[in-house]
Amino acid sequence: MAANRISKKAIRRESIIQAAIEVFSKKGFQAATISEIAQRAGVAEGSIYQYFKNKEDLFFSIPIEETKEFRTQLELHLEGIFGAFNKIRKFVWYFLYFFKVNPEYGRMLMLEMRVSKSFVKTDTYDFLKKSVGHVLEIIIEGQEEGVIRKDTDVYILRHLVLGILEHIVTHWLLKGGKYDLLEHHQEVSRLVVDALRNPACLKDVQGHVPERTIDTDAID
Amino acid sequence: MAANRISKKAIRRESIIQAAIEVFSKKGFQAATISEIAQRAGVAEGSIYQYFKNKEDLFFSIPIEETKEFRTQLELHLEGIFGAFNKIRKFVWYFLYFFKVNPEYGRMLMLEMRVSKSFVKTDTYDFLKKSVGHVLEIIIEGQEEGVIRKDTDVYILRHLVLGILEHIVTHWLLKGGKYDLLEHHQEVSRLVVDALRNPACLKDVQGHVPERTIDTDAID
DNA sequence: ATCACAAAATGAATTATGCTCATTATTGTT
DNA sequence: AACAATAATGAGCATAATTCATTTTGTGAT
Repeated sequence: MAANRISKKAIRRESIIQAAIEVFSKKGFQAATISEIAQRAGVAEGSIYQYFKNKEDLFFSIPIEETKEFRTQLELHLEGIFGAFNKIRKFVWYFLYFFKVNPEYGRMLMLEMRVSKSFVKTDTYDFLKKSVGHVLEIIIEGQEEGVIRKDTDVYILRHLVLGILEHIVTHWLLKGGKYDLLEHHQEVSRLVVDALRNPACLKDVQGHVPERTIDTDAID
Repeated sequence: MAANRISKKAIRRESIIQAAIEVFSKKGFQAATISEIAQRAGVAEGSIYQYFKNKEDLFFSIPIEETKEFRTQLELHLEGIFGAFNKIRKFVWYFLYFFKVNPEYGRMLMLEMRVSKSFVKTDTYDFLKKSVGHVLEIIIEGQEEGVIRKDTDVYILRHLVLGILEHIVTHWLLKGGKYDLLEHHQEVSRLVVDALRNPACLKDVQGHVPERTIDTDAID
């Protein structure tokens, strides 16, 4: 049967990826060797090149499954939540939760891939961007609801949300995961929501534009 | 004279670093070769190892000077500015301006070094952290002034400021510097300042806590 | 100026590792 | 069983970082 062949191939490929995850996440891209990955996977060095173009291709193939997982779980977690801000809060929580639970994946993705010019050209990156880019839709939804500010470019709002989250996760990873990543998630949510909030909402409720500057806070 | 010797060494070291900047920023860490760096610097391959422990050590030695420049210029730009928010605005502008003017440095620092576990152990990283960490002082100053919120951990506030800025710069670098990095600096400043602003300030001015939620924005 | 010594520079040799490819083994089909 | 197609193998190649024995250069004393 041809199907048998195919599934055997798939299994072998999977075992190489598993070995690669172990070795790459322990040693990093540079220090990891094909030889060690092959050994762990129980295949010859040469065999790896039957499944992957080269070392980088193997490395970049790792996140696909986990990224799919990130996306489907995220959608599940957002299911049944109404209101842009409630979704943002959940997104913040889920983002931190996901990396708390998958730190090796985080290490590879945040510290090595996200930042590589060749990774950016990858299909995986596209997929990842779409998954994480879900915030953009939430932001636009919030603008339509009228709760999220329209005076700022949506992409900048997205930079704010992803920027603070990625910075927090990166910092946590570089510190070797010493503290609880979810520790401050409520503070982070509140901060992000406050930042995105349409200042005009305050006006509407109170009937006038709130005074927002004090002495030392004039631009010139 | 021994002094003569020493300065000659320093000059040679400098010329190696200059060559390294050219080659690393053109090719990235991985693809750059010691051989090419040596050629450009006009020294033998072996000589490089008289000045630097290895390729990575050479790479990490690059940012020291430029980071010093970042720091002294930043202090100059902040000179004479009063009020935490005005300082934050200037910081936002300067951060973006610096990387707009030094994109090769940005590429190496943001995309290759910042993210390396071994770089984090470096003296250069300490120095860099202190320079950028200047925001922390500004944030604390703002809290003492009463304009910056005290309900959120200062480190999270710093994550917000550095997170959005680094995210913007990283995005810009990965897009190959196609657009003007300073384009949205005012929007970014406003957003950041609004996020940091003490919500109680609004209360003080208006005599009551502003109603900040509408139907769809309840937590439960 | 010459010599002795130390410091620095050199590049050929070593080593490590990603990757290729000719060969061998396995699987599926008739 | 014979054949063909597909997959696995690992020795060998190429590249590039690093080492080290040797040579060159600089310094101070005679």
